[in-house]
Order: sequence, then C-alpha cells, then structure tokens
Amino acid sequence: MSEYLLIFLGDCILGENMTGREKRIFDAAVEVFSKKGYDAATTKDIAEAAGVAEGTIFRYYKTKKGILHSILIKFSDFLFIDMALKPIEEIFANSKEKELKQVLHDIIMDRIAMVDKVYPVVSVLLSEILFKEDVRDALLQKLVPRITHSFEDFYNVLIKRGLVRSDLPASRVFRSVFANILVFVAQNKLSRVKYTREEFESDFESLFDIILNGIAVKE
Amino acid sequence: MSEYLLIFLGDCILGENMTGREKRIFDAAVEVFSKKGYDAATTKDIAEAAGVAEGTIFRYYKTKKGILHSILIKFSDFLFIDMALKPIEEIFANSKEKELKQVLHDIIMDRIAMVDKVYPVVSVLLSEILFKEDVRDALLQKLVPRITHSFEDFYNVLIKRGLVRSDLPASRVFRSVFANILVFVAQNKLSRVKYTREEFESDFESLFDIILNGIAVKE
Amino acid sequence: MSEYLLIFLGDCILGENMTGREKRIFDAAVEVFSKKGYDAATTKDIAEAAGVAEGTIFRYYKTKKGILHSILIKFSDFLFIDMALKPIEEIFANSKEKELKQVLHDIIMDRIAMVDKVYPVVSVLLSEILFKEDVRDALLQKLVPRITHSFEDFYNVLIKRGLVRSDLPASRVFRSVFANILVFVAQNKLSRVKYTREEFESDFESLFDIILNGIAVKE
Amino acid sequence: MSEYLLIFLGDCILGENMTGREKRIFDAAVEVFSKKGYDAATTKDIAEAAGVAEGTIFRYYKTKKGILHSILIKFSDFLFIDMALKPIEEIFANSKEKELKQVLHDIIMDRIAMVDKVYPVVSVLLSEILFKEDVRDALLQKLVPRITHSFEDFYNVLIKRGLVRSDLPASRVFRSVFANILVFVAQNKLSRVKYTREEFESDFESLFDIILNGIAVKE
DNA sequence: TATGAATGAGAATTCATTCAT
DNA sequence: GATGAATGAATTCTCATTCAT
Repeated sequence: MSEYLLIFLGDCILGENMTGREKRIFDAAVEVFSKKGYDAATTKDIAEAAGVAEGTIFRYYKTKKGILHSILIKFSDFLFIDMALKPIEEIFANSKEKELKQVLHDIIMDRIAMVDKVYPVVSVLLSEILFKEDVRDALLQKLVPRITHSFEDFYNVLIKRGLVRSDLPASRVFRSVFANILVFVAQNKLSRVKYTREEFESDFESLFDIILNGIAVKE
Repeated sequence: MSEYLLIFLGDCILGENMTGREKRIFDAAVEVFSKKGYDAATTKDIAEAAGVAEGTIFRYYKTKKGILHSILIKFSDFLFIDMALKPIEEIFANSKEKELKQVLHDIIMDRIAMVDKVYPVVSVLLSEILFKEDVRDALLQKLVPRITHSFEDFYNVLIKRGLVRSDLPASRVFRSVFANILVFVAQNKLSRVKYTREEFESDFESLFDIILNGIAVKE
Repeated sequence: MSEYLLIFLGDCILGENMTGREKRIFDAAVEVFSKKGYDAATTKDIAEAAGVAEGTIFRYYKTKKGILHSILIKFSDFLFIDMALKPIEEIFANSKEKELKQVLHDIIMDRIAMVDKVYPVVSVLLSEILFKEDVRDALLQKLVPRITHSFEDFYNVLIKRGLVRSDLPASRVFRSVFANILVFVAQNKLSRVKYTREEFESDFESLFDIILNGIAVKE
Repeated sequence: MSEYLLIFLGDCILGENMTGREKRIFDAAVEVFSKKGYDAATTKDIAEAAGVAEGTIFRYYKTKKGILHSILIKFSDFLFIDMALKPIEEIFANSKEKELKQVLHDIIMDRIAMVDKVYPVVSVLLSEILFKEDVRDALLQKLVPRITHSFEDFYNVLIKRGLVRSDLPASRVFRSVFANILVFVAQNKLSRVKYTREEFESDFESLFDIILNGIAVKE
C-alpha cells in the first residue's frame, strides 16, 4: 500500500477521533487485511505493521473481528459520504456549462482515483461480502440502497439536463456504470500489465463510449 | 448450496472420474469453501459436510490447499469449455436468422443460469484472486486471455453480420459485457430481494438495452 | 539392504517356519526399520516394500510393535547361535596349528562380513536398546552374558595355548575386542569414505596390532 | 535423568544465554529425547516435562526438529571444546612429571564422568546418526575430523615424550581409544549392575592395561 | 485369505487473547 | 498505558488398525 494511501486513509476515514496508536493499528490492519485477507492476516502481522506490541491491539479493539468491523463501519460511512454525496455536490457546483462527456470524464477520473486508493478496504469488504452473511447483510442492505438513492438524484439531474435517457430506471443504470467501473479498476489492480498514459486514456474513451452509446450499431 | 447444484457439479464438472467418496468430499469442499471462504473453512467442516472422517479427506487430497487447487483446476477447465466455447458454438449453429437481441437474450439467459449454479466455486475463486498471488497469476493469466480470445472470435462474427459496432476493441467490449453480467449475477446471488419472473425479464431488458444502446440520449 | 542380505536373512533367520507372505513382510520390516528407525517407519512403507496390502501385515502381526518384537526375538536367537556359538566351534575345529594373529584375522574378517550384513537389524536393535527399557532388559540381560560366556570359553582356550595374557578378565577383554570391532564396522557403514582393499587391510593390521599389543611403547 | 545432570547441563552447556523458560524447555527436550528417542518423544511430553504450555515451546523453537538441531549444535560445540580441547590443555599444564598411566587415568576418569553426565544427548545423537542421513552427515563430517585432529595433536605430544608407539596412525589409535571408552560408558549406563568403587577402579585398570599393552602375551 | 478404503486418535503447529510486569 | 511472554484451543495432517468386500 502506498504511503499516500496510508495518509489518505488516515486523514479522510479515521480522521479526528483516533489517537496516534489507534490510528496506526487501524491503518496497519487495513494494509494487512488487504494484502492477505482477513483470515490469513494475523494480529502479529498487524502489530508489526503498526509498530506496536501485539497486546496493545487489544487495548483498542476487543477482538480481531472488532478491528474488521471498525474498518467496515468507518469505510461504509466514508463510501457513502465521500463517494456518493460529495461528487453529486460537485456536479451541481461545476457542471453548469460542461458537456456530459466532460463531466463524466472528470468525475469518473476522480472516482477511479479514489476507488483505486480505497482498494485495500474494498478487497476486504468484497471477500467479507462473499462469505460472511452478517457482513453481507449489514453492508448490502444498508449501503447499496443509500448509494443507489444518491445516484438516482444525480441521474435525475442528468435527465433534466437532457444528457441521458429518461426511459431507463436509474438503479439499473447505476448497476451498469458501477459494474463497468468495478471491473475496470479490478483489471488495473490485478493485471500485471501496466498501461501507458495514452493507453489508459484510450481505454477510458472506450469505457465512456460503451457506457454512453452501447455496442450496437447506430442507425 | 442447492441440491441441484450438487447434482449439477457432480454430473457436469466432476462427472466420470471420481468415486462416490471422493465426489462427496469434493462437493462438500465446494460447499464449505463457498460458505466460509478457503481460510475460514476447516477440514473438519468439510469432513462433516461430506459425511466422512476427517482423515479420509487426506486419502484423496494431499493437503487442504490441494482440495482448493483441484476445485480451481477442474472449474477453470469447466469455465473455459462450458462457459466460453460451447455458447459460441451454439451461436454459430443457431443464430443464423435471429435478431441480435434475441441471440444475446438466449445466450445470456443460459449463461446466467449456469453462472448462477456455479457461484459457489466462483466465490472461492474470487476471494483467492483477491489475496493469493499464485492463484491470481495461475487463473488470470491463463483463463482471461483464452476467454477473451474466444469472445473476440464471436464478436467478430457479430461485426461481420453488421449487428455491432466495429470501432470498438473486442477486449474492451468483452470487459464491459462481462462486468454487466458479473454484477447482475452478483446482485441476484447476494441480495435477499427476489424478483418475480416479470421483474427479472424487465431487468434483463434494461441490461440488454444499456449494453446495446448505452445510457446517452440518442440524437 | 543388499539382495544378498535379504536372501541371507530369509534363509538363516526366518527359514523354515514362515510362509512366503510372512517372510516378505518380515524382511521388508527389517529393511524399512533399518533405513528409517522403528518410529519413523510406517506400516505403509513396510507394506510397499513387501509388495502386500497394508491390511495384510495385520494378519501376520497383531501390531507394528509386534513386528519389531518378532525381529528382535528371531535376531537375538540368530545372533547367539550364528554369531557367537558357531565361530567358536570353528575356532576349535580349525585353529589347531594357526598363529593367533591369523586366527583372529580370519575370525574377525568373517565376523565383520557378518556384522556388516546384519547391520540393518543391529541398527534397529541399537536404537531400541538406547530408548526402550523393556527391549534393553530383554536383550542385554539375556544376550550379553551368554555371548560373554561363550567368549570366555574361547578366550580360555587361547590362554591355554599361551597366545594371550592370562592376567586379564575375559569379560573385559571381550568388551574391548567387541568395542573395537563395533566402532570399526560403524565407521565403515556410516562414513562416506570408502576404502580400497589395501587401505582396508592396512587398517585391519593396525586394529589387530592395537588389540594385541596396545599403544604403549614396549620395553 | 538425574537432577544433577539438569543442573550440570544448565550450567555448563547452555549456561549464559538462555532465559529460564527456554532453558527449561531445552533441558526437558534433552530429557525426553534421551528417554524415548526423537521420534517417539512428543512436544506434549516436552511441554509437560518443562512445566510449560505446549504452545510455549514454539515461541523458542520454530519446529520440533529445531529443538533437536539446537541440542545437537550446542552439544557438538561442547563436545569439541570441553571433551577434546580442555583435556589436552590440562595435559600440557599438569602432566609434566607424572607417569602416562597416571595422566591418562586422571583425564579419563574426568572425561568418563563428563561423558556419563552427557549421555542423554549422546543417546539422541547416536540414534539420529543411525537413521537420519542429514544428521549423520552434519555431525560425522564436521565433528569427527575436528576431534580426531585434536587427538592427533595430543597423541603427537605423547609420542615425543616417548610414552606411546610412534608406528601407529593417530587416527586409528583414536578410534580404538574412543571405542573402548564408548562401550565402557555404554555398559555403565545400560547395565543394571552397578559397580562398587573398587570394581570400578579395577575395571579401569583393565581398560588402561588393554589400551596400553594389548591382550597378547608379552615376550 | 488378501485387500485397501475408512477410520479416528493423536501429532505438530498456529494464533487470538490474556495478564503480570 | 504499553508490553510481549505465555497460553491453550483449534487446525492441518499422519498413521496404526479395522473391516466389508
């Protein structure tokens, strides 16, 4: 995990209400969980990454599972506020005269960058969603509707501005856009092949194009 | 995991070359891994699910990791042959006079049904890809190019038939289609809300529509 | 273990009262125990070496320990009769006109050859003696006095013939001769360096010399 | 293993660089290995003998085999320094005017006492040498040449002082002396018959006599 | 009788959690 | 508060032994 991410997570997610040690443990846990997965990560790993004694962890978190819960809760709040609300506000603020394509480009570039940074937690979240029913319920039933709902607000604005189709349910559009971004990011993360700037932009172009225009021949 | 899936896996994936007990262990491993994830699953869990003694597992698989490898190998073969090759052959065989929309509908319905059944293994595969570099390399570098390549052949046929745009790289189209199906299936699997037949069909319609036509307003 | 040894053990130790399968298991156990030691040897190893099924072993021997006991019992009889009694009889028969040095040479050469062949069982026996009190008691208290006693008879003959000192207790001479042979053989067995014929003979010469004349300067 | 031995091992072999618990585990391992042999000894046995939890063992030693290696390494150093080097130094320091016999007597008495105490490790070492090629190679190829070489230095001094024969290769003399001591000690350890002080001294006398003068009649 | 699949008790090892310092 | 040694329950894996075929 990059230095930058640690700082970023530290500032944006944990922010105000953590002491130095607690923050270091939290950040270390995010790092180790994202590298090894929750089960394979040991509290010793976390302690070493945090530069504290193993026992110290349990002063701040009752159990190992507690660390995970703390991460997931903090992150789901962050995901909602920073990933869904703020961009919409930005759209309202900045997109008055811009083309839809440009707006989407700016936003998605920004989101991609953010999602990329946030990948460590996303990976943990994903694997927990895959196997742990309680986490799945807690997150999916809470998070998805809220984000979807926010997206709907945003999408309705786009409709009103005549930039996107009004005959599609926003929730389904959200799913498709989300899917495209998810797999795009995953490919970037997981593949060993690294893009040049040009390839990256070209790939983005195709992504936007497909999302906006679909793959069918236009009459 | 549904009864049906077990039978399905038994018939389609493992089929001929497994004795009763080996099959039971394999199926139980698929079930337990898919419920708990590889790390959280214990060989005791698997033995209990298979109705055999714990030691019996190790007559058939050298190590716990060996069970996973066996599943992944068997599954990746199956994924390639049954999920990628066969549908393309069917397309060539059956789609001569059909509309593209109908063809996609048939295929995706079929694929969705299959992916749905195959979810237990996909979940394990996914979580392994998230955290284990060796599995990631083994599968991504082997599987993705082969499936992508097969899709390209198929996509080129569609281009020749004038049904899809020829100005998009097939690999990027594949990613987008794959992403849409993936998240669509994931939603069906992970969400507790169950669709009626009509809602399901309507959702499909939107999916096709978005894939084919995009979300932008058509001039 | 050499082919020869197997035949040798087969003919001399097991001989009459074993069926083909029992003999094969016994011989295989000797081989495997001598290679790995009793504890590290598995019944599967033995079964494979014997070319029988694992279960078959337990038709002939109640337990794994039973195989060891059988080997030790059979071997201790053999050791007593073939290693201690027969050579002494030969000495009486053949050494009438020979020099002591020649007699010792012949005997020790022969004994060395035999001990060498018999090493597989000796190694097992040794390690059992080291750690298992019951085996230790059974063997040492039974075997050592009998062999020592036989040696005493032999040694007294040598004394009467005026070839060896009469002022040394035979039991202590036996211990010293036995010690020299034991370590000599062990070195041959365990060291990776292999002698040429000349080196071997020269080494023997020194051994005889030391046993007979000691290391002190003679006045 | 006697209390005395534990203390002795603690002070002389392990001595300075072990914490209380590590020492207890090490000593317990020596005790248990020497009683049962490496393979038959369980980590549970060792933990119980040491009065610690089983898991604690693995804080100090990575694996069970690691305990053995640690013992063997510490012991082989000890064997080299305390059993080979120090006696030679003592000879140089104290034997100026003494008879060879007296010198040997003093030293061997002292060495015997030490070897006797050290028997627990020797037994483990012996059984490992019997069956484990890696241990055999590590020890025989490393230890034997070093000790032999030291003995040669010592023996050459004896030759210069005109006390022993100069026509015998030191390595063969060493083997013979070593053999006599080894079996002498083994007999003391393994036999249930215990000597009185007089019998012990008398036995020593014979041992010295045989080593020095051999068993042949002197002309 | 011979087999070898199945067993399950027990082995080494790991690791979250506790607690004396 | 912070530490890290100690714990012991839990885990993976082994293997002597049994038993249906």
